[in-house]
Amino acid sequence: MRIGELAERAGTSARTLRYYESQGLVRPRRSANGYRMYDEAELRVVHEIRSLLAIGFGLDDIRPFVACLRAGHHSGDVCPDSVAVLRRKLAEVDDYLDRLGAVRRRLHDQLAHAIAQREETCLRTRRPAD
Amino acid sequence: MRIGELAERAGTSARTLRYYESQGLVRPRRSANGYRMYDEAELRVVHEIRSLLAIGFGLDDIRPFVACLRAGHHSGDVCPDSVAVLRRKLAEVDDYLDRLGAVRRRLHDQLAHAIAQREETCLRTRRPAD
DNA sequence: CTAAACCTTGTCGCCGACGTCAAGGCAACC
DNA sequence: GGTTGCCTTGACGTCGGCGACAAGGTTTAG
Repeated sequence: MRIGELAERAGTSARTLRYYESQGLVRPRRSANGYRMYDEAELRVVHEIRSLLAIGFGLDDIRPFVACLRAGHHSGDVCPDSVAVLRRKLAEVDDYLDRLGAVRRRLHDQLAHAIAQREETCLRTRRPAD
Repeated sequence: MRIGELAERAGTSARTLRYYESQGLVRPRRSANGYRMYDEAELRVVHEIRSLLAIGFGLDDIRPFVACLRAGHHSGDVCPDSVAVLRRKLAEVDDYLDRLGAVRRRLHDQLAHAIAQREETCLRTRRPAD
């Protein structure tokens, strides 16, 4: 299939597919007139890329998964390099969850404090000489 | 004080302070020779900015807090606009925590699956005709 | 006098995953 | 043969919070 069809079937754009190619992630054949030609396997590769991008991976992190698929494995995550990336990403996510949790607590406290202050000000305003 | 001293006291750079000024967050007076002159109140403003940036706010989100401080409040978060931003950010963080938690579960499952697959492959390799 | 250490404005660079033209070639249909 | 719609490469724009550099003015110390 040509780039337009692949883009539509993968739910993305032709520009995006050319970008993936420039990053070495997708490798289409070329037809006689220079058009990029993709097979079904490339569709699966693009799906893998999109799926991993969606959960916060960068293209560099995704490279091992694509290589794993291209090596003939039915899943992109069974190869050692992919597993290593998964472990690292899990650790990163855990770390980020911790920090985001701390941010949440701080936001919550700050909000509670601000509202308490506003109520106090309101009381003083309503009874200035209480 | 001049920009260099403020930068050092606020733990940042002169470039950063000029950038905040270009975004309308800091407003120094100018001395006769054109140098930016800051007072203590501006140091507190910069501290507020840095503190909020550190927990993931953008400069646009921070603007109401600075305005609140500049309006004479002892804390930047007691004004209605600031409270509104705090509420919105808390909601955003909660949302992000949810999605990140989902990502974590997915990563965890994917990792468990990949390892299970590898062990299975390993067993088949050690006992090809079992 | 000069060097050092400040300051000024202006401009370009960075990161990452693309969007968005521009200018042209190729294919198919009426 | 003209129009439409696909495709090609190339290059610049986006977002945010600055870093880094250039080319110059100011002030202070020796």
